[in-house]
Amino acid sequence: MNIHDIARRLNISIGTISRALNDRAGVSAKTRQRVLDAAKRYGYSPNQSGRSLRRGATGMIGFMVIPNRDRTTKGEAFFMTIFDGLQSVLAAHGLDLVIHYCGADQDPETHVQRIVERRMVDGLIISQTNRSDPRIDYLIEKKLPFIAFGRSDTRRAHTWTDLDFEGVAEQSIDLLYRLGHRRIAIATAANELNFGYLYLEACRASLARHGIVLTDDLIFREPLTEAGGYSLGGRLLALRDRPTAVSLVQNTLTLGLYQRLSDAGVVPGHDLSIIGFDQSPNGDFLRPSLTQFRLSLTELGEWLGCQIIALIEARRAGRQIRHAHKIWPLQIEPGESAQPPAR
Amino acid sequence: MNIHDIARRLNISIGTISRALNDRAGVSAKTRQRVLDAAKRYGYSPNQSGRSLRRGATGMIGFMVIPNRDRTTKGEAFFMTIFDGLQSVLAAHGLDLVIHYCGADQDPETHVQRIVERRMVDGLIISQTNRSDPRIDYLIEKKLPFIAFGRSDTRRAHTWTDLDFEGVAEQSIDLLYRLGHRRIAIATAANELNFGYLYLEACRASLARHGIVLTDDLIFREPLTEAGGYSLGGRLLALRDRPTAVSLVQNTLTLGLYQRLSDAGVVPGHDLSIIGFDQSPNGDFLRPSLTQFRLSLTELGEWLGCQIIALIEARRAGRQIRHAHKIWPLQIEPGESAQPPAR
DNA sequence: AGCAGTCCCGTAAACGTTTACGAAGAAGCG
DNA sequence: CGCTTCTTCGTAAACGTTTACGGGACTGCT
Repeated sequence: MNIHDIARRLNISIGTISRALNDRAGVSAKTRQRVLDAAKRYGYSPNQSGRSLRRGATGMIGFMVIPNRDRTTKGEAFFMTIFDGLQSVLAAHGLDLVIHYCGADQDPETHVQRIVERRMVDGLIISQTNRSDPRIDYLIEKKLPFIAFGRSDTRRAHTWTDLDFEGVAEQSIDLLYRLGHRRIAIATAANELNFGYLYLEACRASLARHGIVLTDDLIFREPLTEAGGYSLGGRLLALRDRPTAVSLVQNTLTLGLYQRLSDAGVVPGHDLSIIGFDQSPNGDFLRPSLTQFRLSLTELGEWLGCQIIALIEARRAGRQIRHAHKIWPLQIEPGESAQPPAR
Repeated sequence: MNIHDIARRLNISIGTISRALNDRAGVSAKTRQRVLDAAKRYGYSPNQSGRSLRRGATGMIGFMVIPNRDRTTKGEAFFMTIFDGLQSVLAAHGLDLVIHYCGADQDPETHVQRIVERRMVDGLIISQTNRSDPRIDYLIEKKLPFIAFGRSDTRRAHTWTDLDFEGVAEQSIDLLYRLGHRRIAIATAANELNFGYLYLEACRASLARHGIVLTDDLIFREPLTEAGGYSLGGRLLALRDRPTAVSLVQNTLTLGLYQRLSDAGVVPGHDLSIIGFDQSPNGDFLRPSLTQFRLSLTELGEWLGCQIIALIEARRAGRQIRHAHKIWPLQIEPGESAQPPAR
């Protein structure tokens, strides 16, 4: 069932059919209605390949997700909530959201190349940026409208957004310092991941402002999983000069960390203060409750949607594009896990 | 840069270019190499829309994900691990995996209609099936190769796979009975979700085999989230004739449940036995450790990939298709949360 | 009546592929 | 050398749309 079939059935030309279905001028209200009725009756809807070919646009926006080595990209609620915000904006513009899952054995760069070369999407959002991320240069080169969710060290102009890792680091360190902590451990991500680097360096800077030098023995990098948190706990406990507090770059670590401490009879907030990062359901259901940060991910998703649409519109109109950069502030939510040090 | 540009540059016809790139017969090794070199040099790769239009196939396989009301579809590791297995099989066949995220405000059925009507995928996998799921009838009607991940009450032939909810229910109940429990609560999912129904009825049957009648006051339906688990804990504690054990349909409930019990000074395994369901990272990091089930999700993903490819091949070859049905057994992993009842 | 302007609508040319068909040349054979 | 067979390649017709263009039928005006 294609446009010709409908045209034949209605004794109307295919041009008119197309105009009617696409809300274009030059077709009377009566025939438009006839076309719409017929389309519904015969279950016709335009073939996307034909339409894409002619229009030079697929109507799809990609979101590329990379699992880390440990298969847990982040708390699932994290991306899901972003998708919700993004999806609603895109749908309002007749665009579809498709998520490109980059297999664990696949190279992210070749994966993005494949997406671009096959012209599968009109716009792309990449996440989990590395400190040096060739995907960004590639996408700039190929002139595909895209947004990087996460910063990188490239100097070339592009749209990006990111969480305020520096702000979180500063608030965390300041709070811990105010509470009286002087020996503070930092649990961050692999250095090649941009946010791990940012977080660590911001912590270092904040500590320095208080006259504290962050030594390497207080820097921990574990897989961002429950198991990583468990291992982190063990390593913290094993230190001969044990820190009185630890600041986490991601909440996936918390559950394992709590349990490792519990195994050793160490109470969070009492014997060791803990500050988490992004809110996750976990934080609300740990005892003692976790001091962490809150953020509107739906809003972030909506922002992504608006920006990618703006980029595409600008491209089509041939306008010069203004690349937006937005950093999302996070608000601290005090819990019981951050207390003055014991003694 | 399209096929004509390459043809002009090489002084070769477009037909030959196409044949060379698609590994078809009728082109000499020398010219094939020239074409491949040129394609690489000029960064050419065939336009997917044109190719899809001509071939009548998009080369993409869809996986439809529905968030539940609470935005947490399942443990994220759950789907991610499935995607890994699925993706690797598809990639080996030159197919792409795209995930269709159905927004929280979108109706799953209209979403699937949109996917089908726009001919966006050659095959589709739907998950989170309802007991009565119109998507299945629709997909059968539209003759799109698809697999339902989850059973439903339709009697029409189609390929599906599911976890062995009955087996898990039986093993759980049997274990609890053997341990001495007689008053056992069941935490299941909304009845419209097929697995919630299956699990509940299998528990009921297993209990009946031991001469126990499952009464309504011991059936709990909470949102499958940490918050739901917390609420479940409260409701269990409030019962005047408190059960000695509870069996959970999904592990997302565990964290909240543990904390609610902890708040009340109730110890899992001692005052209340708990059996979880699918393994999740959580289970390994709860104290007391959770008795739960294990399953190879990568394998499940690979199975999905092989089956959907088989369906598509059969369709193309015009062969009659044999619809596979596979139920995945889960192996119990004893933890400390299931013990003989106190007294 | 003649003419300009408006409103609908049909025609046909793209968009970038793949592939059936046929032709040209080479190779093999008597 | 003539014939057949095989290999290699070019030509052109699809695939299903969208849209620029032009033409007919009206309307309104002089």
